[in-house]
Amino acid sequence: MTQISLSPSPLVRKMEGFGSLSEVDRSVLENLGTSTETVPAHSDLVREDERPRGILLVLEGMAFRYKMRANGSRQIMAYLVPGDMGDLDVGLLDRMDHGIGTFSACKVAWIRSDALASIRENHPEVARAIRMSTLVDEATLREWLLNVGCRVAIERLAHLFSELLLRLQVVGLASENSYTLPISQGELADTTGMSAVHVNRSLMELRRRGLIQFSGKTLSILDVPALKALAEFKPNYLHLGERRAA
Amino acid sequence: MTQISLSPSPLVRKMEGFGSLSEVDRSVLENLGTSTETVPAHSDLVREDERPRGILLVLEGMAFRYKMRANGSRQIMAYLVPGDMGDLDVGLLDRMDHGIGTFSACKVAWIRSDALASIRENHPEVARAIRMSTLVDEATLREWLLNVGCRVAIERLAHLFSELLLRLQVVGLASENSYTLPISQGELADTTGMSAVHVNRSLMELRRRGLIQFSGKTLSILDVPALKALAEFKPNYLHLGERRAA
DNA sequence: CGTTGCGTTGAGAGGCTTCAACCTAGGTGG
DNA sequence: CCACCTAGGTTGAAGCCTCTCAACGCAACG
Repeated sequence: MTQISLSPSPLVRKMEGFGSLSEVDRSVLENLGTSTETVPAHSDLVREDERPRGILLVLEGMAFRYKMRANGSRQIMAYLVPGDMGDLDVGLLDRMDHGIGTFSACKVAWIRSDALASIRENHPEVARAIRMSTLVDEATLREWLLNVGCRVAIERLAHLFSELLLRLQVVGLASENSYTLPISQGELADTTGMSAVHVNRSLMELRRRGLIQFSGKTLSILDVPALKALAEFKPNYLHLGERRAA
Repeated sequence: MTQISLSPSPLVRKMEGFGSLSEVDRSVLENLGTSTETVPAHSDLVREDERPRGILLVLEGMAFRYKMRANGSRQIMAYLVPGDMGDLDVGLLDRMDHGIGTFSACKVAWIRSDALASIRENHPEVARAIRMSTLVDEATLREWLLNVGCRVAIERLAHLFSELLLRLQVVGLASENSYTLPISQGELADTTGMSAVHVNRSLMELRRRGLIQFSGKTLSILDVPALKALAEFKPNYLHLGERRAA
């Protein structure tokens, strides 16, 4: 029995940006998130050095990939928002080389690799969209490296906020200029390669300039064009709405 | 006519680390690099915003992925050494979101996507190894993000040098403790997110500590364990010699 | 009502950057 | 064959961005 919801799930919304899907395609995607699991905030979905257990799909909440150093410092290397998946081929690996943790409580599904194999065979358009989203994940990682390597503190935050605005809009979780960001300043620090104190000061500078408002867990961008300009945000790497001619 | 060389190519050496290949498998890989092209140093193999032209395979020389900022600063996001390939599914994209340039003169091949499709069908073990090497590329990118986000200058360089030692040893291009590194200090700066001046000072500090010798284009690591310790180098993300039980 | 996590603020220190000059080596042209 | 030229390496000095340490306030929670 295929499940068809009236409002499409984040996964479907995202994948539809990467190709035109049939009704069947959409229901295939909806059913990937059938057997779910709910995980509290600030817990580990996957630990480093563990054996991979399947392909993660985030349905609700916000999670992140990370790595720890021996001295206790942490680098967050990706945000996983609803509709985002882990690596398709992660089963090929013996051990995880990084962990995945939750910012907020998350509803997730573990996709079995035979389910994916069946998609590859029977639903090529879905498989194509999934491969494309993997490319985007990698491109995002490259952009994050540029962010930490080339931009100063205030620009890093501006870029992160601009990227999340777009990504969350795609899956229907952001309004025109605001979204829920269940993340502490310390976590922003581990994301952007700076100290928590300096994140605080940079956030205040963004507020002082009238660019954002960030109280509680809601981020409102008061001047979207200005924030994007400050970040020098060029969204091409997200490859939104691209449908290759060939 | 399949070509079988006595000493395996870097590509074969690398892929053999990811699974046991048959004689046929090896010759399939060797033949991927059949129609080659030679490109001078300091030129572009691929430019940002260009349409992708195929899957790049580096046979000789050293290349890099990069992105530019409007102010002229550059972030290098990956090194491509012999045996490294570009993204398999890059053909799905409309436009490149980054460029690829050469450090030194390079011999490269452009793999057509139908050649890969044929591999996927007829040589599953090869396809598996290639997918695994893609996973490693992504893991390396994550490690680079940690490098720039968490480590201080001298550690960043130590980590980069340690990683390259291992990667070049795998493809038979490094001795136990040295290899050819055709890279200027300015390029190291764009790699590690620091200024060229500070790269210079950090290199001198590494020399002063008796850890490296870097004259001309040859890098010699005088104390490999010490350099790895300084970098806190944990090579698990390269997934060398892993062969998944299943 | 104490505890705890998180945001805020101050002060001092240090890593890194920028600007600038100088040097060396390798390549080019006269 | 040598003068010139250019790219890259080296060095000094000044300053700023960011870090660390530390204290304090506040709200949520048991």
